[in-house]
Amino acid sequence: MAATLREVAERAGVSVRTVSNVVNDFPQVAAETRAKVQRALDELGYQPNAVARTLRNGRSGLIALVLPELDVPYFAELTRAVIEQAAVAGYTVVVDQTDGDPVRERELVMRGSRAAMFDGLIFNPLALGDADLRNRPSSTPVVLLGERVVQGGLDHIMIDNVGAAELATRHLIDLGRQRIAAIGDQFDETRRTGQLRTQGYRAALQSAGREVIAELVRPVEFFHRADGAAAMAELLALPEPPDAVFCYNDLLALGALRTILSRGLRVPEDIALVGFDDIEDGRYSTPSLTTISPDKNQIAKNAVQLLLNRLDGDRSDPAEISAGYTLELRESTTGRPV
Amino acid sequence: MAATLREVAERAGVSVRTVSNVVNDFPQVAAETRAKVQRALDELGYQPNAVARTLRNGRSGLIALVLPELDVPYFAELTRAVIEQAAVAGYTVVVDQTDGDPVRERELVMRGSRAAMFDGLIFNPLALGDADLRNRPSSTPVVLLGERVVQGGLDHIMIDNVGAAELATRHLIDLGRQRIAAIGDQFDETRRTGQLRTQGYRAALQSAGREVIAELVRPVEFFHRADGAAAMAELLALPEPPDAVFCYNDLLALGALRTILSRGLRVPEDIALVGFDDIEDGRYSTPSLTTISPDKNQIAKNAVQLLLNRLDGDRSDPAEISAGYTLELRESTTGRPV
DNA sequence: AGCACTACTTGCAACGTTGCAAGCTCAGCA
DNA sequence: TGCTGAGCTTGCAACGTTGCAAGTAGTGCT
Repeated sequence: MAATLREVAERAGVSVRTVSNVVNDFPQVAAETRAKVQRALDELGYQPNAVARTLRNGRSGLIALVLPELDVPYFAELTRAVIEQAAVAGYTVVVDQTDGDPVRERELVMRGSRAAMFDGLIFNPLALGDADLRNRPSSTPVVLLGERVVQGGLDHIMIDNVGAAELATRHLIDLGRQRIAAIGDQFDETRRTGQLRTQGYRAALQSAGREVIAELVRPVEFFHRADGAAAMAELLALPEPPDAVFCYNDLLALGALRTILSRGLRVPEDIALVGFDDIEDGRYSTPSLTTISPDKNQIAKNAVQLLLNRLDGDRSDPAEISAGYTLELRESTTGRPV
Repeated sequence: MAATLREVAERAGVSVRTVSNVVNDFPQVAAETRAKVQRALDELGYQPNAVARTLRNGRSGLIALVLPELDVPYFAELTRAVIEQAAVAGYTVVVDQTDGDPVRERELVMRGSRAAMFDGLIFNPLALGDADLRNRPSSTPVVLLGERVVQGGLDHIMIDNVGAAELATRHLIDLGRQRIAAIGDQFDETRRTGQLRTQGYRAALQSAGREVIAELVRPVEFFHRADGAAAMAELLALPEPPDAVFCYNDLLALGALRTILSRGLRVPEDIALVGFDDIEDGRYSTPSLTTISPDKNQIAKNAVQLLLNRLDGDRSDPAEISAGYTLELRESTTGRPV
């Protein structure tokens, strides 16, 4: 097993170089020689050694997608889009999950040790920030996703969180809701998403002449269903519960929905809900979830394109791309179809 | 950037070998030399070249997890478990998505081209079967997951699909349901999961003295929410709709649930539902989903352990491990807590 | 017959790393 | 002074591949 060029060459009675020429389909090989070598290749079940090729050629054909959590549907769906885009260009994508652990992020992205097996990285950081990324010793090109980093000197794709959150909140205002809550605020400096969406939430309320009521803005540790369910329970325990909630992602909204329904309340009649991410779960929940839908395909396409440009030697200034989004109206705010 | 040992050696005025000794913390280096070299390392921002190391050492420290679909929550959750297990042993896991495409599966698993970058593979095949896998030319160890392959001559971890499906169906029988349907049957030879679960479904009905009604066993193309929703619509359109449905995975069940609720029917009062996989979505749906819960941690642990054994040179006969499962009772069959 | 040219094949070196064994320097001791 | 050995450093070779340039043989032309 794991025959090498040399072993094949010995068996076929030709030089290593000639075997390589056959393997790589070089035209300058006599038909007879080619047949002889091919037979030896088949007999030994030769498979080229990818590591040696990579060392020699400087290209592995592998791109790593480094994400916080794969079991968060948004990331799983984004992954699909990235894989499709990269396949078009002949690249294989492998995914790595960091859990936002700074140690793992650093190991994968900063130290060449593991990262250098890949031609490039698409990285959604949670722990690492501007400072870390600026003095990255490795020269493997990186494209950043998400809002964690503001000024990293690297290509960067994000969405306008403030604007999107404002749009979601304004939708609830337009529905005539009076006490609009928010679930997903975050204080930790490594979690900027929550802060930005709170900004948008406040902006929408203020520009509608509404007051921002502190107790209606609930912080969470993670953007998971359990956090949404817990935060919603707190909101329902208030003397004056909300009649609408903007959840900073769909998982929070699905958790909140579960809590609301389990109390016998109705959505949207008693409480309207808006989520963020447009994951598939939200289209099949009952009621289905009104949500901000980021253009995942655009994000993936841009990320892969920027990375490929860098691999082709593009030395231009880092790009900063803001991907599009729309508000998808569904039953959790519009009510069930009759 | 991307300084090499040689460049560091020149700068420090020592040999390449000495720099390597410093980098690898060999004891036999004079303190003064070490300091000098360290300075050069820092100044040049040296990072070891992982590809060259792998070529030299024959180990990359990377394991590939090759799965059909990452945006199927079961796989995403399994991935988390595998990553955790592998991390214990110092291995990094990268995930690759095949979509069950035979070309991609072959490229990743059969041809060494891409696979050989990894020390081992954990592979859940859809397209490749026994015949393909038996004459795999690559010598990278592989552990198989799932039911696609029966006799591949490779380590293999599965669950007892027939028994689990029987348990799920019997639960519905025990609830006194009269017309128990099944969603998820499959005919394609590459999709054995559906066939096995149908076997279990039939076995349960027969051992309870029930007839198997053909029109109540609905086939699907994929195990996705949309397929479940469509199949449920067909069932509801029957002259005598079912009063219980065993869905072959939770996504199908969630799709079916959506259809049922959208018709104004109640779960479980009108129709009881059982799923399979125990994904997080099913715990937060309303009603929450009774489901077969495969022991994902056991699957992951065994898979990683078997693979590591092979990497350590274990040459024993391929293992065939059946992972455990339980039936998780939730609201979709037991009703809401009052 | 001699030469040029085509058609094919080959050896060398290098990608960046590390195991091995040999090398050097110097202190300590007889 | 010469020898031993400890302490440290080094050169060589190899992992498996491919670019480069040079090599060989054979054909056709003059």
